[in-house]
Amino acid sequence: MKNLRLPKPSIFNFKESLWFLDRGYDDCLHEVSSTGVSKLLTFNEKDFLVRLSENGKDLKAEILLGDASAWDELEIKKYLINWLDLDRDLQSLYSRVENFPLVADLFRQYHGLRLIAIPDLFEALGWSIIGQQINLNFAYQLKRALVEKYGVSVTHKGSRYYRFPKPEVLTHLAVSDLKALQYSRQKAEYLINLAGLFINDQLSFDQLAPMENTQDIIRELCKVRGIGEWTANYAVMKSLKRMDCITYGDIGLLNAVKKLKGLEDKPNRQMVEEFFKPFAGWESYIVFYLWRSLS
DNA sequence: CCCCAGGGCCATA
DNA sequence: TATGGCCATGGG
Repeated sequence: MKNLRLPKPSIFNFKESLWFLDRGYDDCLHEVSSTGVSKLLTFNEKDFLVRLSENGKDLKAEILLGDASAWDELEIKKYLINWLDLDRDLQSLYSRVENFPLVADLFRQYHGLRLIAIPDLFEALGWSIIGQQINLNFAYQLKRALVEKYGVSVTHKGSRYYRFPKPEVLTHLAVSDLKALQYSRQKAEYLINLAGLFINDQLSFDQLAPMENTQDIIRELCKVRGIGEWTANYAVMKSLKRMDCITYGDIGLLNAVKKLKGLEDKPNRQMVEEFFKPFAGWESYIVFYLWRSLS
């Protein structure tokens, strides 16, 4: 078994990462304990089970399963840095929020929280389609059913670790297959259609990532059936790691702004735009901290 | 029984 | 362009 070392950046609290990964929801794609998180990763067709924990000034990534070459180790490190957003300089963001007391309070309260990514674009879009409209508990239930039936897994010390199903698998499903897992007809159609776009290379991370303007990417994604403004912004934030995403229409976001500002009702779109204006370029992080503030 | 959940599509006017 | 019904299910 090999250990990799990842230096902790400044303004970072690993406990906040763990908290967000384990907000009382039953996620099937990682396993959180009080000291670390385990996740199944795949590079070059090889599976690696990795456990990430703290080790003094560093983070330690233990490779519990899988024979990693030097090249694989590099990929694993890159993945983890991207996953927990460890290489972003948050100094200017933290300085900027100081001028806005309510938001500054959030950033003090959850100091060192970093945006947690869903690096794979198909997974990010799939998960956000699953989460549309329904409560989060049920959304996690739907994801688990899909992952356990159609995802790959490895077993380690009696526990199974899954990864999200590939579009190659989901594209061959019938709507009835997913309805059997309690998916609505629409969600089933959206997911199967989305998988088709990925295997036909009509949609991919590599096509979208080079695009400079985030709004162009959002516009492109919104052409896809089942992807609207919320889903597109969510996925672009979590996968492409753009920092200027606002998940308009997001019930969690609306409730968080309402709570933060002590409003009677949920804010309308204009109020949300106004709220985010001072934080241009960092909207995604503001959204993330607002989500954090919900429980 | 009602309404609402980290939405989006579609029909109607 | 704007509005309302619909989807599946669980919890309040």
